[in-house]
Amino acid sequence: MAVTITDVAKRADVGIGTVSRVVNGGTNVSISTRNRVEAVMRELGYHPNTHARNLKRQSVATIGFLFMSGQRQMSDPFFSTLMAGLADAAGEMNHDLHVASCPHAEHELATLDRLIRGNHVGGIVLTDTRLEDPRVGLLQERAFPYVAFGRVSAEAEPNALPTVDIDGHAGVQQAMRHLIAQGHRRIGFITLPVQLMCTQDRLNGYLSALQAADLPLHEALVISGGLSEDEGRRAAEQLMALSSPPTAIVCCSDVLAFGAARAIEEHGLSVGQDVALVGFDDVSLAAHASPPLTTVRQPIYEIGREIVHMLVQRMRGAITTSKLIEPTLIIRQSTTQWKPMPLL
Amino acid sequence: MAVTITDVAKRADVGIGTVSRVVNGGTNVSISTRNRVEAVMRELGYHPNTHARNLKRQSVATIGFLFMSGQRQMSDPFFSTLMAGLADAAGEMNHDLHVASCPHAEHELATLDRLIRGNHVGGIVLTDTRLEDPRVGLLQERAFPYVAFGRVSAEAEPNALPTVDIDGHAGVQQAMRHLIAQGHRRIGFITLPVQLMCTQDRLNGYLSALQAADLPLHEALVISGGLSEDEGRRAAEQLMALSSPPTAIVCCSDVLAFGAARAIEEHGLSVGQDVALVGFDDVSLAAHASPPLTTVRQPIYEIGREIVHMLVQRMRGAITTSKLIEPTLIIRQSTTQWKPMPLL
DNA sequence: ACTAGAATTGGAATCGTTTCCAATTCTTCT
DNA sequence: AGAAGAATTGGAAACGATTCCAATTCTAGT
Repeated sequence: MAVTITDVAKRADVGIGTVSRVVNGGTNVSISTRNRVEAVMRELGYHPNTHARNLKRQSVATIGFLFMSGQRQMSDPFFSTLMAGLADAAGEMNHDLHVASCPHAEHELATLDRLIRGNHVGGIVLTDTRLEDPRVGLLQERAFPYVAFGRVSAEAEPNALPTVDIDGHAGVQQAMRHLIAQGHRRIGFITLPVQLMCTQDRLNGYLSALQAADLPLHEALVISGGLSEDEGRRAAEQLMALSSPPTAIVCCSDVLAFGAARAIEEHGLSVGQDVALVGFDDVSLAAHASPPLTTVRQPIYEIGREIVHMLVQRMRGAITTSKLIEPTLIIRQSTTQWKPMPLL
Repeated sequence: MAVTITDVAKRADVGIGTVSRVVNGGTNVSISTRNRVEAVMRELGYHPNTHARNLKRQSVATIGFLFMSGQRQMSDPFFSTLMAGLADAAGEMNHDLHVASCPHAEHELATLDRLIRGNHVGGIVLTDTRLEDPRVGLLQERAFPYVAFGRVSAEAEPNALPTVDIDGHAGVQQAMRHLIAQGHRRIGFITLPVQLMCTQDRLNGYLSALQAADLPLHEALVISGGLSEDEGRRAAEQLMALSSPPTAIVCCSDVLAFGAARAIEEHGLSVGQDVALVGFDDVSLAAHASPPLTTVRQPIYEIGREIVHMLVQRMRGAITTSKLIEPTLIIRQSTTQWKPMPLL
């Protein structure tokens, strides 16, 4: 049915080895032969059969992306943007992108194992790394190429680890400095799930910003949130219910911030004027919320691309160093219209 | 290195054919042999090599999802939800999900061709079908299994086409009836890009709702929008700038509605009280916007699952009938607090 | 003109399955 | 007990590429 390498060889009156050489870079083939073979390939519409190639080569140009459909709120715009970056870069590098979901966390290792053992993928992209992440453990142990978005528990030389990460510490610090400069003194903090690596990192940013400004840490102002709008809302409600609620809130994601905004308004207060609000991510909706949301921008699409570049290098056996990306604080109206309320 | 079928056969003291039979359903194998082979497989940790299998079988258990990274706003939450549905269902059916992006529309046919010819995938999922969609043309012509989310230009028996679609006509009608019941008479309509099939469908819903209520059609109230918040905002601005602006706006997506909300507020008006607003999709943020957005809910996750089920059937050679899903109007505050403004 | 070495070429062996046919073993019936 | 038929079983051939080695052709140096 389909055109095979033998068809091309016959038609061009050469051996199959020669065709193969032409297909794979054309080394050691005379220029005239190469031209003839290429013409025939075009004429016949030849495409090498991936499976035969993979079987022989014992390798795959496919990148696996482990996607927790249950875990992170599926509709977080963060994800599709990351995916777009991954998919585009993979395509450019002639690699396939294979998305594997695990609806339940307990399947994640089994899914990972299947991907690797069945030779489905030649490298893996991980996100939302956790403390003592078992996935990382498995990949390290098998010495399988992977790149994680988010740092992994540091052993050995942290620089040599295959990670791309945002400097969440610096990002939150920037946000805090901005708020403190506006006169805020009681600043709430809503985290992502505590077991995520990035939560720790961002929390540390919060703590060191307080310290740098000589502000006391009130434990009640730090609420451990989650991934969804609902959790942001619940967390902000908890903050607003305090006897002396914060005048500003920093959230570890935009989605949390959207939820928090809702809670603030339900308390009859105005986001921006009564309570300043900062998100993290800069998803496209942040600029279009009302008021537009001040947020710490991660260049998510570019990060996706960077991850793929790094992973492909690793799949080729190269050594790469970890990357730490500096986020940018995007200041919008949710933090620039604050009017300190008169004490009642 | 890896365990092969021969290793298993040797160890279990049977022929490779027998092992193969055990792996593929265990027909024509005595129960005792099957048990022995299965034990050995577990002991050795045997996983069949996908490439060898695909090569021999001349088929792939992989579903391709063609993803226009440039086209639809990448961060539309719609997408990740759909993907989650696709990925989960594919996993359950032991199929892989392969995401291929085409950053530019002109590459879409080439990408599609590569996927099919290179035997990367055994079936394809399409979204955002257009009038005279060239992708559909290619797939039909090659008789390649595919399922489209959204109807395709009808030829022959529309029922037999491989599509899953939302009844946008009915959805918009519901929204319109709801608005008209609230007393709205001038209702604006913001579309998705005009070449999309669903745009036509939803627009027809708008038109027939007007007709059913004996309301005149004002061309100026129908604005052709796009995919992003920005376009929603621009479209709504255009509506608000009319000499007699609408008192309610129906948008063809939630993302457009979020943009429109912004424009309404920038005009000094309040969403809900001054201008009623309706979206389409019910992305998770819709419930958490302020005010919460009335919207036509598509069960996106379930649709993703349904698409995969249908596609797998088609890949097995079965005939399927197209599915039309009824959307539900979710009424929230963006349409329930309207106070007709006194004429100035 | 001859030869050593380089450049080019052909094709057998191989990757790990599936599948089919022939061979063997087991049942069951007379 | 023997034969016919069914149920199991083994393994060669094939899928379509890559890769290596040996064979051939070319080049240049003497």
